[in-house]
Amino acid sequence: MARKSIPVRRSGCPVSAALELLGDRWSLLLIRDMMVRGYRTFREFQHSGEGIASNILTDRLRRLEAHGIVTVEPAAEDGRSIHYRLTEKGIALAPAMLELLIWGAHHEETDAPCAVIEHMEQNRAAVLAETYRRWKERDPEPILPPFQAQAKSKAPKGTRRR
Amino acid sequence: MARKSIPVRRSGCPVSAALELLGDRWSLLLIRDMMVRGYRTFREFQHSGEGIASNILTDRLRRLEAHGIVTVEPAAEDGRSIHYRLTEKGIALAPAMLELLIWGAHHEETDAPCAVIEHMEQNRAAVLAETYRRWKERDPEPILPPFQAQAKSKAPKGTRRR
DNA sequence: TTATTAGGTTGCATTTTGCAAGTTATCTCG
DNA sequence: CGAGATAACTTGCAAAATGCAACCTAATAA
Repeated sequence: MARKSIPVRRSGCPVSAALELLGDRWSLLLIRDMMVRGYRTFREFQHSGEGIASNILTDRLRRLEAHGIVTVEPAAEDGRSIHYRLTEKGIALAPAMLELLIWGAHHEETDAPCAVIEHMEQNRAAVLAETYRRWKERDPEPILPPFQAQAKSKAPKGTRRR
Repeated sequence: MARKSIPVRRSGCPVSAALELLGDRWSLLLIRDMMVRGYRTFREFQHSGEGIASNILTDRLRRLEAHGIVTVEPAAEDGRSIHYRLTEKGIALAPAMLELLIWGAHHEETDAPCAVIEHMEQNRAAVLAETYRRWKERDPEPILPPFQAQAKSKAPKGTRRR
């Protein structure tokens, strides 16, 4: 399951390069969790609504770490826990994330309230500045709540207790 | 290989919704080809540098069509050929694509010239307007050339003639 | 009319994902 | 202090997605 070495680059295109790191169903979701929800622990990611399996979660966190998008440090207050945090490179994905969010809200059916989306569209710079500020100050306050979804999401997969 | 039906939505989050359509290694690359390079045919996608297999290409084009991101029409000038084209929903991904491109250029090693990237960063609106104009007028002139890559790319996979 | 080209399909091997259960090292509470 | 909980994994196995090479059909070109 572990990622071996650096796979070959497919082309010199920046979009292609970005997709080699982020082009799967989970990576950007984890980045979203850290960026807009202030999540930091394995547990939080696991329960964040879409139901990622724990082995995949481990793999993705390692991979993001290997690519310098995430850093890992033991939690000060609990020796069992580990804090994952975006690096500068990771938080720099905020503009792309914001555009993706706006696109999704416009073109797919989601639980995002129109008013919220509209506000973000009209205040892109301010939203990004606030996102960056929270990252910098390690302020875990979510930019956005998890849009309803939480309520009707199924239990997370990949770890059932006996 | 064919996509059966609409899979269940994982959550009400717009980012999640977007990633359900685009969260794989190829879809956004095809969209890039159509959006910034003006590619329209199966062949062009197949030779676009990253080496997608023909069965996967078929699958992804169908999938994008099923999600209303791409339309399909027979080419007027050649009965064998088919033109794939972004829909309004598809071209609306331009801002996200641009941000991803800028991020990739800054944070990964690519063949994109700094000057070009810098220009795009400082003229986002103009670049987007031009992208949209070309789409609307069906102007196939590429916004950006394929950044070197073409030269050293391997031959496409998945179709070898006897 | 024969060869070539566009856009596929098919079969099979490899890789990646998903699922459930097990493991280890901390905590927390009585 | 000892008996659970908890956090973060790991493991084994099955299922799905991907990659590869070859083959196919319709339309065009020489």
